[in-house]
Amino acid sequence: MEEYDPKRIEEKWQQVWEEARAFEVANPDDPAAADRSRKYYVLEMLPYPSGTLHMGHVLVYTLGDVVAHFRRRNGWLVLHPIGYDAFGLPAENAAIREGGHPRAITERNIAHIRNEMKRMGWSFDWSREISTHEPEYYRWTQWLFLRLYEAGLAYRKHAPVKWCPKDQVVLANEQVHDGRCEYCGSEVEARSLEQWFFRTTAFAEELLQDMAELEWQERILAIQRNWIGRSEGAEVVFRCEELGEDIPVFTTRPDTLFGATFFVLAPEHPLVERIAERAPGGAQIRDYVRHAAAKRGEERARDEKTGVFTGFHAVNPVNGERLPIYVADYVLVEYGTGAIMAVPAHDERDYEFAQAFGLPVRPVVAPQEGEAPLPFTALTDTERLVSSGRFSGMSAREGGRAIVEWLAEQGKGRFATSFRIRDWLVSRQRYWGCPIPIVHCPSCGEVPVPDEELPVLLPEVEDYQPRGVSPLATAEEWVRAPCPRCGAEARREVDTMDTFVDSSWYFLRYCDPRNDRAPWERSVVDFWCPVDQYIGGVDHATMHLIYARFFMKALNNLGLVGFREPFKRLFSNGWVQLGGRKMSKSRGNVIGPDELVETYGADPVRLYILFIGPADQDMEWTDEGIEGMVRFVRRLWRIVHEVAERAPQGEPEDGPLLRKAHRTIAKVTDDIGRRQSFNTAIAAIMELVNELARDPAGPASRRAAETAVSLIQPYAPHLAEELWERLGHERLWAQPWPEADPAFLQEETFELVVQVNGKVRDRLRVPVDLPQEELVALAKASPKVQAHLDGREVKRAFVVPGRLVNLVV
RNA sequence: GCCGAAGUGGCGGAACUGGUAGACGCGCCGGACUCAAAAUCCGGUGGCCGCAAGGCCGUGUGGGUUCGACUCCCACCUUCGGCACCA
Repeated sequence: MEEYDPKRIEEKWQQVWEEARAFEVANPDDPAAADRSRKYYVLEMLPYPSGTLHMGHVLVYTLGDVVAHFRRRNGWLVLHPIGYDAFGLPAENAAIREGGHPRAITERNIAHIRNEMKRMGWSFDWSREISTHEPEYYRWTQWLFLRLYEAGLAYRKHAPVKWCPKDQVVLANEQVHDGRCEYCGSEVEARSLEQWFFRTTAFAEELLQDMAELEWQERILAIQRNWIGRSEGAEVVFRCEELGEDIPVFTTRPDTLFGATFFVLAPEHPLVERIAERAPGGAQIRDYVRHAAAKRGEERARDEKTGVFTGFHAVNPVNGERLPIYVADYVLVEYGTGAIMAVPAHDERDYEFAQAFGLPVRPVVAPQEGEAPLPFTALTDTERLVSSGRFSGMSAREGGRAIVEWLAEQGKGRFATSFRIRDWLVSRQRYWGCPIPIVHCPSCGEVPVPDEELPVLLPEVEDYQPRGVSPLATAEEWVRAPCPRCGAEARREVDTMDTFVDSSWYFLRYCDPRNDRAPWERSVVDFWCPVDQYIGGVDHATMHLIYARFFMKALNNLGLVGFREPFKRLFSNGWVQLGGRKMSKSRGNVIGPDELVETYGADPVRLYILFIGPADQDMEWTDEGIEGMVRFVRRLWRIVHEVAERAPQGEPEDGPLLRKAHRTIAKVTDDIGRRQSFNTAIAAIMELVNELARDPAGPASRRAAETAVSLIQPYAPHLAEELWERLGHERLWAQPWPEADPAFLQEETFELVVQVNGKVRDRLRVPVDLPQEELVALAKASPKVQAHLDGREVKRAFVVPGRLVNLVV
């Protein structure tokens, strides 16, 4: 018997699979009529082609591969594609750093990553490979942009945005974490710029509601729920007589309206400038606004309350009181209406401000009993309204509703819902992205590029250096274009799209990747989609996973797809750590698949990454661990060879080993298929191998070995294929998944646990088919039990068939 | 502060529907093979007491429900993640 040589067998089988096109899948001839009940779309988040793969990729794609193999062998038509999220800042920054074109760098990286993926033996359908930077792909990204534009879901506006001073680019809200740029970690600045947005807020309510039908881990749903941030309350109109304007405010606490003692506008509120024009203290107001604008969001939150009185007033519609209007930066322009009624008695921030400015505090909500310290913010079922006119005495909740209804009758208020989520800022002032297919005409304004002129190709430029204006602007000839509407000389939009636009629809393109007449054929996409099993990291919970959901809702409204949710089931994997910390280049604790495959082989790496622990939790990579896995693989190799040589052929005989084999089939099938417990499936196979090792030449050994090899195939496909061949068979990847025979699932005897008053006192080996009374009798007869009974009478006996007897005295 | 996830041996973890706590693996200890080492194989391995048989304790803490709780309920502590002057 030769040694286990991973390199040799892995190369051998990878070649066999490629020649056999083993994992390619054709679309049905008539997708609209095809049976969808046995199709399975398993997808892992596509990689960003930076230099090399990391262990996170190894985890994600191995997870997906196990699922893909498992489904295929269970008779499903499996779509398991791969591609590259190729546009984006890192490649562009690398081009600036090292010289060269971002395209060249990206394509070099793709070539490397493709090679690494092939060495891992993942069973992708390579015939459907795509990359988002290719004109054949981004042509359709542009086409989709135009459809959203026509539907009013893409628009341009002047708005306060987050700006990264280092990367010289605007960022989506989702890309700012703790006030820092997600790429470089610089603190972001606030700027007011004309930018392109997608109207994600149009679907805020639906994005929230439809989570009910998603089979996603609660932790991801919770993150999205927080991000969408729905609040119920009321919009109430305050009249400013000096301005002759109605100013609406949003509040979640209409029950506290009688306690309002002042009124606040955000510094960026559109009425502030008008007030400043007329107010005697206009200069001070402008001063304050300028001062607030210079502060970062974090400072605004951290600092003491500041503000300035305008001299103007707003009338409280519930009691006609004139409230002084302040401008203060603790009120945010982007949430609610950018204006608030301030109720210091029942809001901590208003209270702080009132203290600082010596404003009155008037409690209108009282606890059930006694007095509460101010500010009193509780709202349960027990608080009552006081000093609230005819609403006094009502419960605060009821009273709040009644007040809104009363205001609604007079047209001064209504029930309202507010969301935290903002429209998605999609334009970027950088080179390496999908050009926005719009032309700006001096007379026609924004004009979409006609479909037949797509793609708008990314022009060649000399210099990618970020300067705050897109490098595309320097491609003068490209920028100058005739207006598609009037023919006059016009200028192309020079910003590119956020790469998350590319990745919001890539899984649709996989279904119909070579279509050059449309982004996809709807019947084909409706056949494969939604994705049955999606796999990827938690870090995309508020970005990619929200954007893609938004896209499906928009595309469904446009009649382009027949569903509204892209990913039915989502598995969010944990982080792979080394030395107790997340692997990262800056920490220098990165190990990649290249060296590991070189040292140990792809199969042991695949096995170990899933064996470390539950794949949805963070895990710690250790060298000792992978070496243990190599030990197991070599052991399996040796034992199977011994079985192939010495074990008898023919029908296996019933016995403990055969029963163990069947129980293992049941366990592994359930672990992979239902429980998604990939680590315990491996442990179960190890148990079977341990038992087989005791008797490699027995009457059921051949069947046990075949079972172990067959079950481990999704994890270690090369090893399994090789051993399968040595057991005298072929094409394991296409063999049906083994089935557990219920007749063999039980042992003939089991260990009966005998408890006295819930404490284990004895264990007896008994036949499985004994009636309950006999089990109790046997239990009572045990000398150890007798000693513990101590002559006392057994009052009750609980029997769990096949497990235990508990005698209560 | 609000929302979510999680706390089990020396370590990673298992125990799925309330029924033997610690599967499987790492590490460690002992033995076999070897001139020796590595590799491999065999055995042991939660803590405490005991020569042993055996006993007691043990799943973050404190209570509760139950014949029986890692699992269910109540209160709390810790860690991690998300949101956060969001009205």
